[in-house]
Amino acid sequence: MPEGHTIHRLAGALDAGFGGQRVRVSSPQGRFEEAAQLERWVLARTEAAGKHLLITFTPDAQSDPEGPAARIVHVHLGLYGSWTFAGDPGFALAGAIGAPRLRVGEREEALAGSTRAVESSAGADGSADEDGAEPGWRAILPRPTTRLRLQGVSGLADLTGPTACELYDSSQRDALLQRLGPDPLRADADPQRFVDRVLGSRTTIGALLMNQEVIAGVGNIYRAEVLFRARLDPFVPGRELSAGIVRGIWDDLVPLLRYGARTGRIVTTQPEHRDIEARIVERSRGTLQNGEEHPDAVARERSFYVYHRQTLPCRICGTEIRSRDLAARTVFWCPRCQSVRSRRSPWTAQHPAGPWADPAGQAGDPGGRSDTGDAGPASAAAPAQIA
DNA sequence: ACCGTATGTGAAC
DNA sequence: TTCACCTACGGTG
Repeated sequence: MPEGHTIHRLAGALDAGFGGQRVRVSSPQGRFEEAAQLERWVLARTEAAGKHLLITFTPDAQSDPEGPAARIVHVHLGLYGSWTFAGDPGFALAGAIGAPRLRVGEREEALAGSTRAVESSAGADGSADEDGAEPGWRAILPRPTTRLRLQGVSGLADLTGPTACELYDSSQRDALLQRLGPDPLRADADPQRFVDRVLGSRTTIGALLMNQEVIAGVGNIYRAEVLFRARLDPFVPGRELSAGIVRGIWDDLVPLLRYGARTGRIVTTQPEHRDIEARIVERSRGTLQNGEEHPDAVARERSFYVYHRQTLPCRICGTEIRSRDLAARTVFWCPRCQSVRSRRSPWTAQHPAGPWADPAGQAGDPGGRSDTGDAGPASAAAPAQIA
């Protein structure tokens, strides 16, 4: 159940695992029959735009990914879609924190601990090339529901349950990018487009944040959480907000989403607002790198201020968190902290360098890519500064 | 076995 | 505003 951070993370994982490679492309389930057209094409690059994933294939390594021969697979995970990775140790998520994982998108579990990964009896299934090299991994059997399988020399990725998995041409890609609002995780994002849309709308800020034409990539968790961090009532119409408040929401989302893309999990609570135990790393499932925070360091139940915390006391004031339908989804908020009366400048305005800053060398725009690439565990090192 | 739920979207009413 | 859709999993019977 992904928001935009997951899709950027996936884009990085697919590029790391298959980028530049000739790959096997199939639809074990049969519901994406166009997969056959791409069999043994080259996965040129993967791009995330909001919650949309665009995987560009070319017939050979020399072809221009922007050229007319390129084909694009458009994937939207919807509520249920997920990718499952299997392959060499660290495959696709090499450089990620902790152990290699399965099931990016909906849930992640340790590769070694998976009991669902049925190994094929023929180890040669893992071979994607014809050079006779023995793969160091074994292909798992696809579930019957696997819509799309990508298989390279060092691993595979299975897609199940997507809302969309279809072939796009470049004009369809352009139309999609045109339709979407700015994505805080993309280098080409224009925050002013978001600010202008919000300030010009009578719709509530809580609904606007869920509208992908207003801002791309925010989902139900980030909506609730960023509004709490701004101490903003979800039901305030956009036009009643100041430009500074709206820009502050954007500026807060950037490091929050980057953190999510980098670690694979959403954490929005300030350390001082978590319970004391939360600062203790209960257990370690891998070697920490460069003193980086282990993703398990913040237990899920301490990661949010309001999401799914209805009836629980607010972490700040103790008032009972409320929930209510807004824009077809349930919004969660603290009626006291997020009342109009207590509205103030967002948290980032006071603390420009929060704990969500990327550790040095961990993330940044590797250049040449249209997305920020911070999802990419294997993305090039470049210091990413928070404005 | 069945039910409810889930970080989503878009078409139909 | 309601509904259908794509899937997996935990709880309940």
